[in-house]
Amino acid sequence: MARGQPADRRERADRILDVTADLLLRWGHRRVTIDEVAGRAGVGKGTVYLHWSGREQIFLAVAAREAAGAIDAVVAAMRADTREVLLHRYMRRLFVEAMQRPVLRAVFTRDAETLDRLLADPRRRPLEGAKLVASREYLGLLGEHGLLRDGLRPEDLDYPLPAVVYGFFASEPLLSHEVVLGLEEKADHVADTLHHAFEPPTLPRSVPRPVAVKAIEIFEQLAREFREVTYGSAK
Amino acid sequence: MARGQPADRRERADRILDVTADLLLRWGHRRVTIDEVAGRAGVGKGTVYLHWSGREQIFLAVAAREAAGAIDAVVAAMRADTREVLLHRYMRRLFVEAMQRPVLRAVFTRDAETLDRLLADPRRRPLEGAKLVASREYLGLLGEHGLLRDGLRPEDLDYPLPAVVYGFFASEPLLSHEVVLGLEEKADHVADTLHHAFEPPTLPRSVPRPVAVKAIEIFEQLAREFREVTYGSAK
DNA sequence: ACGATGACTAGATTAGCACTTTGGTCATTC
DNA sequence: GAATGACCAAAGTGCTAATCTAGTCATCGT
Repeated sequence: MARGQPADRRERADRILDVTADLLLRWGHRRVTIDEVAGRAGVGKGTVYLHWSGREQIFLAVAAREAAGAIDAVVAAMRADTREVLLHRYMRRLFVEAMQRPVLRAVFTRDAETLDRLLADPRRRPLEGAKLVASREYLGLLGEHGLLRDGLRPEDLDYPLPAVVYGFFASEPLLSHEVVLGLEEKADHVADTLHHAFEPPTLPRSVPRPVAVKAIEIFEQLAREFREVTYGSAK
Repeated sequence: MARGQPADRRERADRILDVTADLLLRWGHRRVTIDEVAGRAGVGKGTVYLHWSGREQIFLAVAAREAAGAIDAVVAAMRADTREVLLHRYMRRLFVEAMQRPVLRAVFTRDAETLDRLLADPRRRPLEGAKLVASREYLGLLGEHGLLRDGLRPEDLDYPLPAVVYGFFASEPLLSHEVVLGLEEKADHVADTLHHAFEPPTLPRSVPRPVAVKAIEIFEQLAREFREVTYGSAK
């Protein structure tokens, strides 16, 4: 049945992604078939291919949608409090937001059972560290306004920042059962560690509005890119 | 042929471990058979089982031997310069030493191709972060002598320290090809990050001999434990 | 006229089975 | 009594047939 309402398309895409995310988490990457997804989403299999060009792309879209959502939360927080653009605050919130989203969490903790291929795919990179953790523009902005330690240049963070952040994410499944910390406590450690490692000892009481606005623009652009991956029409 | 010379046993164990390490790196975990190892080491298969109780234990012994060697290097450095017991210096050296030892490197970077099972084995834990990175005694010693930041208690490092260190090790295979750093440069980042994250801004010009001696004892004990795993007789 | 569909096909995956390899043991040897 | 390698159960491998699934596209319904 053809309807073609312009906004229905987005709604349908979301329905398909909802189903995919659900099955992905319950059954794992390998057991999810397009037929099953299409059936549960109430559409024909061919319809799925009207949205994405292949199986991989669908899983990627699920992850990208969650990433966009996480960035939305980051942006909202930055709007509410300009200090949220500070490196340690940003990463703290990203950590919390990412860990609360099952698929993103699986991506970051490298849960092979549920994500398998997605982790091996080179196109996964845009999801991971690179952009999210160390966007050059964002770090440049911090540097320009004295929000990085010493004369620490943004590019000096290229290696250590993603390494440290990755450490907090990926060490999750390895945590000794003696260490039982809640998400917020872990996030505090992330913030504390990053603050001391990469920021000046004393930070300004508040971040100038224009700086925050610039940061927000950077992350909104990033969210837009993720949504393109999410809903970008098939080939 | 029975000889039973007391020291021959150790020599034979090393010969077997040498062969195992070689094959492990060249063929990967899966293709290495006990028969092949025994043959190349010039002993009967049964003899291998006089040293270790099973296949897994042999691979574990290979890794444990390298770990002991790395700790030896750490201890030697501490003897030569007491400042080497400082957290950032210790982890810097451990990073370098571990990365230079192929099997240890594979353990830390989670190279599944060559180590596979070893990584899934719960008994792998003693090899990993836990003991090497955050020995309670060592951290306690640092705390007692004001070598940890602020009023940072040793147990406060239980979570973030291994996470950060793990990050530097495990992010290795993910490094963007744009970031090309030598081992020493990476190690400098490790040291710099850990210094700022967990140590006081200004560190003493030298570490008192007795403190260094105590630290050395701790690491010598650790090396001893690794050697027990390495050469400990079969069940 | 065109978005939506599901029957269809090629290629991948799995099941079943004979055959081979290998971890681990232990009676025998030196 | 330390060292060995023939031995056995169990796991693994290769092969074929049968099944399943990603992706396509002619057809359908509106």
